[in-house]
Amino acid sequence: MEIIDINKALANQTRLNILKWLKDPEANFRPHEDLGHFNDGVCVFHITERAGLSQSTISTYLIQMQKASLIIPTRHGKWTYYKRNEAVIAEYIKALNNQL
Amino acid sequence: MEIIDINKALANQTRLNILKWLKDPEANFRPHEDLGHFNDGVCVFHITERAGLSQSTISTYLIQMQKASLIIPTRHGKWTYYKRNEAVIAEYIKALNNQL
DNA sequence: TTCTTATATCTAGATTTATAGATGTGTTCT
DNA sequence: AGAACACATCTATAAATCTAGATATAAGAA
Repeated sequence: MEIIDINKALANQTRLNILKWLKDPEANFRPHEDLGHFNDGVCVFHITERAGLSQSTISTYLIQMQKASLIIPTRHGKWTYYKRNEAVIAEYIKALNNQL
Repeated sequence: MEIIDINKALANQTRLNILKWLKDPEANFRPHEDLGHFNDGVCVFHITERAGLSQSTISTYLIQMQKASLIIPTRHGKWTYYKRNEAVIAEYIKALNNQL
């Protein structure tokens, strides 16, 4: 876990929002039509829709967040779902508690 | 307290180090010749020395961290001392615990 | 007052980030 | 196979950040 990479990822309002939204998909996104659940997170299309930025920007953001280990992608056919990496997020907060 | 501003301030290894160093000035800096204590933190010169970057860069960093409310400056004659703003740092960690 | 010292601010070039349009890749549908 | 779809990647531009040298400011020293 690279604290600096995580801090960079969270130094942007949209990316911070995405991480928060993914905490409660039911409250923040409309249901997935094909899948009917959020077990693997939320698909890029819905996140793009919610954030109000272009598809390429959101895709870039999500990949950056994934490289920082904050989220985990799962491919289902033509959709990619992203969910929170709770273990790393907890580790990150713990590290801040100890080191900061 | 602006979380994004704090995250930006902490998205740089040197600035993160400075905040950590200020947690234990005795361990991380040589004594202040004139003052003999670290009650108001550490002077810019010593921080510059420790960080190994230019004076103007460190001054800029410190002011950025101060604008994010992470540190507090105190002027004593021609020296400026910076100390941690423990209240804001605690508030920040608490906010991450609750919101992240 | 002049010189030195500590820090802040200004200026500038190199690098990184923000953001979107265009294009590529893999998947599904017909 | 061909069209449509979801997403990733490429390209490009504007804005922000990194960093240092030069300069300004303010305080102490001579």
